[in-house]
Amino acid sequence: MQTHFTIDCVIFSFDEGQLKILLAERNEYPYKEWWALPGYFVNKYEEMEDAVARILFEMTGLKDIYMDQLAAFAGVKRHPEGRILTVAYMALVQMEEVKNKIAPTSDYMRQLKWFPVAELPELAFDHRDIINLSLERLKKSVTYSTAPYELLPTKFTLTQLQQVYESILNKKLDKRNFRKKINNLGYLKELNEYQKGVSYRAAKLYSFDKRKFQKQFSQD
Amino acid sequence: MQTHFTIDCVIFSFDEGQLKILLAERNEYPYKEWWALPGYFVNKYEEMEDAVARILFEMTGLKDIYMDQLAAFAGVKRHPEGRILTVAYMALVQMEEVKNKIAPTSDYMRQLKWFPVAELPELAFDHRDIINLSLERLKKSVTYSTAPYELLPTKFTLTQLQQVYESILNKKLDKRNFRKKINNLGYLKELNEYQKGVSYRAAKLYSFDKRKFQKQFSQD
DNA sequence: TCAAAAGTGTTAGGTGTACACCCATGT
DNA sequence: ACATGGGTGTACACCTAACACTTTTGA
Repeated sequence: MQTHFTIDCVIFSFDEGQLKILLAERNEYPYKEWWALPGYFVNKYEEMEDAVARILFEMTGLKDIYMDQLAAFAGVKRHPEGRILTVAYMALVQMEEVKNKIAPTSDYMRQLKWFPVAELPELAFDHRDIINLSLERLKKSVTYSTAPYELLPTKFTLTQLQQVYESILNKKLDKRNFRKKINNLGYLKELNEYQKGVSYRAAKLYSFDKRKFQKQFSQD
Repeated sequence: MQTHFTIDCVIFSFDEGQLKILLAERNEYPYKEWWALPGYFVNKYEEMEDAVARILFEMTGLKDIYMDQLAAFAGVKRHPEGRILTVAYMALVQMEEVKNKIAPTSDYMRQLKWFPVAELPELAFDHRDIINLSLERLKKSVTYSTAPYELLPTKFTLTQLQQVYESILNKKLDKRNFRKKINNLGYLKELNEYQKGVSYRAAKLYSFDKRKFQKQFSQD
């Protein structure tokens, strides 16, 4: 038996203290003018990961993006025209790098827009389920993956990092406890640089040492 | 674009103190006479989960089995005849219930056999990758899923439970620490029954209270 | 001088880990 | 009586969670 085969991407970013997801307004039936996850058919001789990278590049202008397979969704009734199997991925991008690079339109979508996760519109197909799963996955992985640092610029403040944690975990964290924990991680580098352009005391900047991170997690 | 679409199952059980996987010897090309994960094509109007349940029933004679989607594998080169997308599932069964129910043969497989995870033969396709992923997943979920109890009979000793943990985590655990932790779980019920037919002091039997378990994990 | 966010320690309770011996049972 | 696994406690290190004030800076 054969099935149509697409990939869909939950593209996360962090901006204005909020976790956001990039959605596309469809320009095709079914669900014309509905918001949906960016995604498209996989080409015959194309690897899934390459299809995801291709679509991410079309959407954001970025290459070498962090991506992770979520699950396959293949409900017989998820598409009115019959089964279309989709493999969902989540991707994490830095908002600074993406801004003004978002591809505006194409024949099959009218516009792309970032939505805070708390303010998502109604979505086409089962895309809401896919997003819910991705949020779960992100939560579980926040402490033992590079996810927070994929969402942040290379130099960031501890407050920004805390906001990323808070927006992913969807709860407030205690500042002192957070900083104590962060200090014990061993893979953050305290820089001798400070925030600029703020009208209050400038915060120290930190960077993420991916090599040290991987060393720690390769022992288990 | 369309693709062939199958499901494959990593079926785990626990027996003789070891974690085991059910494998099928193929009777078809490619990989004829190789060991492979049980799996087959999904029918046109069949939900994936139903296909998994169907195949599990054919293989083990059991219904209502614990199953969990692992991931989609869709490499262009994974099958010599072109892309066949497979969605891998893991399933957990109790060996006692399965014994003597295993379907012996069919036109596409010669035999089914349980292999300890430490003694797996060379496998067809990318099935070794699928198993490796399932082992990882099982490890991660052992403390916060019902997995250990799916593998055990309804009444079990703490030593059996510890062996399940050890075989999943692939390391020895300290008996006293393990029992202390288990005592704090809150969803195990100490029965007033004891092991029978052993030539040494009989161990107390315990059972798993699924309702209490779910209550605990629904608060997060 | 004010507004805004940066930065900083201590305590108490709970959890993880290391470690060795006696007990009950069937043969 | 012996072989086999069942069952038990303590001490230390570490992590978690609760909690409030002073400092720095730019406007």
